[in-house]
Amino acid sequence: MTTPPSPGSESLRHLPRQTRSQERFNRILEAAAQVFAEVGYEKASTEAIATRASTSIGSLYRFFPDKSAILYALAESYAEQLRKVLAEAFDPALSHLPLTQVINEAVDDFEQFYITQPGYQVVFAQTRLSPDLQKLDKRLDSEIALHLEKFLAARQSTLSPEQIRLVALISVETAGSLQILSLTQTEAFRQQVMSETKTLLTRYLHPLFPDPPPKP
Amino acid sequence: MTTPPSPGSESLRHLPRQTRSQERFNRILEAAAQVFAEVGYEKASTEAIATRASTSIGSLYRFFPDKSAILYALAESYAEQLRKVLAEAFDPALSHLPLTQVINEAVDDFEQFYITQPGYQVVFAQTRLSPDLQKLDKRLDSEIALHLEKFLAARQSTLSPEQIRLVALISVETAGSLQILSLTQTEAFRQQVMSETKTLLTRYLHPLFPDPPPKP
DNA sequence: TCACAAACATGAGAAATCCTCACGATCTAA
DNA sequence: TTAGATCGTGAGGATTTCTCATGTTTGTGA
Repeated sequence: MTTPPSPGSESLRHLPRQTRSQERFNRILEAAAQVFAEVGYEKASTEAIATRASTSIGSLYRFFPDKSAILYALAESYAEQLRKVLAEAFDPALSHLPLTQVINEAVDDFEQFYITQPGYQVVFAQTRLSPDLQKLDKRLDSEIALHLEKFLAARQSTLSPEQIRLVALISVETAGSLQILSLTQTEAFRQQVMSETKTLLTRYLHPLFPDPPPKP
Repeated sequence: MTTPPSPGSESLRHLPRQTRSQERFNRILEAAAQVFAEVGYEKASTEAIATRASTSIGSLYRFFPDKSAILYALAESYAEQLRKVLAEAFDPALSHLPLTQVINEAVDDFEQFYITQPGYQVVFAQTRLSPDLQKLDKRLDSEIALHLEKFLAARQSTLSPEQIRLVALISVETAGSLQILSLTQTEAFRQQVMSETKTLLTRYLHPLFPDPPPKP
């Protein structure tokens, strides 16, 4: 949210150079996250976002070429955070731990991120809005899968690198969709689904990546 | 597509009574499916849909209270078809077959539906557009899960009915999301993902629902 | 067959929304 | 301090969703 605009981004019309407009830019992003979370992407008017950010519609369009670019910038920010969280969870240095334990903790971290970032759900619910957003989402999944891949590769396995890559991608995708499912109902339901997610992933992965023997 | 408007639908402004307007209604739905598939929901203008259906914008709004109601009506039609397909795949009369076989065939049927109905992907990509659509999607998943539930319950298992329900829902959700993943890249990738989906589901379900002994 | 009412079809235009741009304000470097 | 670059503004142009007054078509009872 308070992340400065990433230099390589193609989605911004104009990078703010003065600190004044840097702050304005951040205010717009924060306001957009709020308004999107409150009324959804479709019903969030650019006027409302600008007003919430205490600025004018013209300033908003100074930074963003169109409405969907605001969503994209938000998505980039969330993606970066989530990538960091799961890179730690799948640190290959942890590969001596039991697989179940690592899975459980990764799923918990994932869940925690979803819960603490209310805007994330809205942004990624709109994933299929534009090809750009689709690509961003796909890239995020694939990057998370890459971390899992490296973690899994650090274990002895008969699988080829390509097979490991596929298995990692499937695991990430599955965990993600079950995460979303878990948020649709009551708290009790959520806990059941998360617990079942861990079971499912363990049953899927364990036959392929047996736990290493305890250190001598 | 050629389905008559379901009598219980809340999303229609006006049910057509004369056959003339019945046909017009169907033409609008077909046109909408085409235009949505071509340019996506957002960029599909109601004007373009009406023109494609060889009618006027007024006629369109005679039937549908707003643009999203068209999407909803389409979604209802697809949901009905998909429900039917999977009800057959999980016919409890098949519960004497090996679990793997039934899973494989259900996944194949699911895939076939996705591939043969180009509009389906677009419609359900917009699932989070409105609360109504979200509910419809959730209900569909839950109904498919109910079929699977009945199928699984016909096998001996130590699980409680509630546990079976949860397991069924998780399975359906997982298969659905992996289905979508499978369609994002090449044909070879799709086949790998579908094959892995079957493996994952089998590993998850088999410990809970062992195959029945062969008939004496 | 004809007259009448109910159902239906139409498209101009109201309302809402996205986005532009000309102008004025502010900042920075020399 | 001042010239030039950067920035902020909001009226209004362009587009899209949706309404409704008006005219047309259809079914029915005499």
